[in-house]
Amino acid sequence: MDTIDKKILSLLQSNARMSNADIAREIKLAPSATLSRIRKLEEEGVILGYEARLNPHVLGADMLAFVLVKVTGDKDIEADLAAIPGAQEIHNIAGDDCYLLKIRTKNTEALSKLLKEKVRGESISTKTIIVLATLKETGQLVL
Amino acid sequence: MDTIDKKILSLLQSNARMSNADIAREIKLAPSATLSRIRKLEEEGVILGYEARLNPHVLGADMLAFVLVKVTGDKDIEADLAAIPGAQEIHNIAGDDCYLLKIRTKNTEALSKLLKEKVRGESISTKTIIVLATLKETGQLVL
DNA sequence: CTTGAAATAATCGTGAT
DNA sequence: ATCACGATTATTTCAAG
Repeated sequence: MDTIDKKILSLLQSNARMSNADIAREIKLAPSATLSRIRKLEEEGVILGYEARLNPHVLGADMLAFVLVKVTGDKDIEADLAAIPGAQEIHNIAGDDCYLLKIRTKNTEALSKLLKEKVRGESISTKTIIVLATLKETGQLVL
Repeated sequence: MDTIDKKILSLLQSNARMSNADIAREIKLAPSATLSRIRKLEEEGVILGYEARLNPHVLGADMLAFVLVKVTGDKDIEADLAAIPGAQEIHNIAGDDCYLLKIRTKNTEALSKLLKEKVRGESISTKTIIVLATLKETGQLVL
């Protein structure tokens, strides 16, 4: 993990579809050397994957909510939470509320139904934070 | 936006670096037709971009927190929040707390410093949710 | 790491459905 | 409007130094 690797990661972070040849030109290395560096970063688990970021509103997912879920200590709810359709993130958090979910659905009704069917039964309590507007949303890290 | 477009989006969502030729084979269309569909989806704003997903822990970002920020009605804090290094998401939320931030830092100390310097001065109150472990994290939508 | 070479892919007209 | 075909240029990928 040197400066050149960091530069590669930075480029792929902002445009994952950039060609290997373009990356090679940018970092001033031969395409073959560039490719083997990328392969290595993938194998080492530095690069976890490449995602196209899609517009939720064009694809019928207008609703975004964060849900705090409190569960009893002994219940293993994690697999059930992971199986919720539209759950983009599941975090185990400090404090009273055990889990924080990021969920996208079509509308409030779909969210309500999802929580009723998939979450309430498994938990002591839930607290839902409704997103009105998103100002920034990226998975990029500062390198 | 037909079934073929959805299939393209689905493929690019799970591997943004898949070659146009491979996508073409998968959807049984000529490469040229496939490429023009992708270009169109990009131009229409259905595809917002392509991101490499990196491993935060390998890159010195072990801390993940969600921060609820309450502000006075008339203060325009949005540009300042967007400029916070490590802020991956900024949402305007319903209820008392006006903003929800998703912030990655090196450790608790760096988070503390960031909140003190960049957030506290601009806000009435903040409430920080510390993430202990992440079970799932993706930007993918259900198509 | 670079070079060099072969296979493969991207991209753009053009014409057909 | 969208597709397929064909040609040209560019890229990917490997082996060897």
